[in-house]
Amino acid sequence: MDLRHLRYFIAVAEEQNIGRAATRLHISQPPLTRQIQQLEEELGVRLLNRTPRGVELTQAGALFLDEARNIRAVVEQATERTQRAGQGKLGRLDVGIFGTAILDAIPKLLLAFRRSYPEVKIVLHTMNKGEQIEALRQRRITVGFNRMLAPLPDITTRLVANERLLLAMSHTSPLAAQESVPFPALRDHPLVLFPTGARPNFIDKVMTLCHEAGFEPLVSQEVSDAITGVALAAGGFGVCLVPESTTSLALPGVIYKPLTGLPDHAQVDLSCIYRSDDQSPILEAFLGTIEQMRSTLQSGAALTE
Amino acid sequence: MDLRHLRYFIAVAEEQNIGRAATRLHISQPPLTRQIQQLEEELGVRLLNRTPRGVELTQAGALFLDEARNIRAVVEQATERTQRAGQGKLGRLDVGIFGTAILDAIPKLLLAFRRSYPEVKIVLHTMNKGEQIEALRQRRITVGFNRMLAPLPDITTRLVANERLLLAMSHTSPLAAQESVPFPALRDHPLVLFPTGARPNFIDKVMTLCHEAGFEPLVSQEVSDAITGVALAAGGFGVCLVPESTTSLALPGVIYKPLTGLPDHAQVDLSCIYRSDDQSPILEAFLGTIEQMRSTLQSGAALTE
DNA sequence: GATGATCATACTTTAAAGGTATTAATCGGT
DNA sequence: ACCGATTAATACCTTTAAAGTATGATCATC
Repeated sequence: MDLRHLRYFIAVAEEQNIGRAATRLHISQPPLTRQIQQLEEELGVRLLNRTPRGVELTQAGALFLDEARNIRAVVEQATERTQRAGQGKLGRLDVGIFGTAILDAIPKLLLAFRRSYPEVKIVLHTMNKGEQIEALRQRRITVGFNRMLAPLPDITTRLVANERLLLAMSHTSPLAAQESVPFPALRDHPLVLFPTGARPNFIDKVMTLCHEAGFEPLVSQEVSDAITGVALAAGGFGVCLVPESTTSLALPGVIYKPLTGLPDHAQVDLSCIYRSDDQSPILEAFLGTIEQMRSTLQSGAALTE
Repeated sequence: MDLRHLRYFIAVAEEQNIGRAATRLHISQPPLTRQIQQLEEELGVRLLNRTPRGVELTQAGALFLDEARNIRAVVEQATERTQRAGQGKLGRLDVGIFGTAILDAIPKLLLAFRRSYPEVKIVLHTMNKGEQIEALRQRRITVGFNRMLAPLPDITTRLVANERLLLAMSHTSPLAAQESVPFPALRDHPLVLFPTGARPNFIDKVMTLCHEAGFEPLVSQEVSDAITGVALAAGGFGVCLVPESTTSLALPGVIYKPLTGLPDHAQVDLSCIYRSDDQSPILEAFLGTIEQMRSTLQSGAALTE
């Protein structure tokens, strides 16, 4: 049996007349007669009673007509859904994010994407840099978000946002009186550094900046993540360099100050990563959304709302 | 798109390999490749990613696989239901019955049919003889039940049961003392006759029997149906000839007596009628059930349970 | 870099759907 | 009661499309 048989049978049943149905189907009458006979033979069921002025459905034929219309509808819906999936409008997007950096830019981006593609289910997975790479390769996620990524041949990196560095400290810190802090002034202050994850990491970056400014930092403590770092800074362990978006973390007793005298490359990136050979339309759609959000997500803008 | 495309796609998706799927489908690999390409082209959607060691589903492909399996199941179910309908096992049987004669034999028959064909919905329509003929011609019913039918060219009649005649009377009637009543004795007793419907009817039959026995009956009253006739007999209007199954009507004060001295053709028939050109499998099935019940439904047996 | 596996392409064969002409059956109208 | 119109069925031919065979292109693995 074939969808053609169903289409033909529906026409015949609706016209109650094989000749008219043939006209409607843009074929001639004899092949239609044969197709219907074939259908009946294959089912082993008499679907039509032939009369001198047309045909009429048997009881089985009437039931089959219902079934045929239902099948037609199911097929149409399947086609339509598949096409939407093929256009990236329907499906699922697994996103790898890392704990504390998922502030500001990423929610904005995901919200914009969800507005444009409401039928794509976004599934978030919290994982660190190495886990994201691994998950991308195993197709467990389609995109990841991270900072300071070393280039890899099979993973494409795309900058989403750049953020300035700020200094987090306790409100009792001697630096708290100033409106802004010149970077070289940090030479005399113990630093809380994070994260202690896979290299290259933010600690490496801070160390490099200090060396470029001509001093060896006083390392008070190295911790695993931003929350811990800011918490220790608030507790007076030292000052802590953080990306601007971290200011969303309003821990009690902590204040943030801008830094002066930093080079341009002192900004810290937030990047999106995905498999270089991934051609899925949902990824295309997501990258398109990033492109549209480009200006909104760049440095500074991240704090405007 | 074609059911073949779906079958092929399911095989390819399950094997993750076009060559193996082709083997499973008993075709060679190139036409399978082409059919899949055709399917993708028609949908406008990439369903598979080709790799050097086979194929893997895209997200749209995975969705389409689900849809395809669903369509396959729907088609299978439609086929199966249609076939059952074609065998008379699924569907509906509209039956015309007439009020008071629907005693004993017809319920037994319908119960037996329902046991054999539980998925056929039996719909009962109460209508008299003329209405049944009309309804048969208009296909509003498939079978009717009635008595004393004149033969018609487009309607086939089939005897279902024969019943003896009994005499209904008040327990105060002078005939009530006897164990049985010789038919000619009715010459001296007023008769209640029924029904006053389309000819030929039961009244005609009783008149004929009386004439054959050599007397003109004393007609006390003609009424429209058996219940009324038996009720009048119970009230002393006279005696009333009834088919044996009417004894199911146990009205207060009424007693039934057998008759002697009646010819064989004095039995009254219960017949099933249907359109002579009706070939519906459900009708076939119903007639088959009547055939099986033949012995059970014949005269006498109607009162044994 | 050779080998084996896999999908894609080119070309031929085969099967099946579609077309034309005609027949058979039935109904309505004269 | 016959004739024409209408309808489905059949016979035969044409065209389309699916399946087969042979071969090429690509990539992973040893």
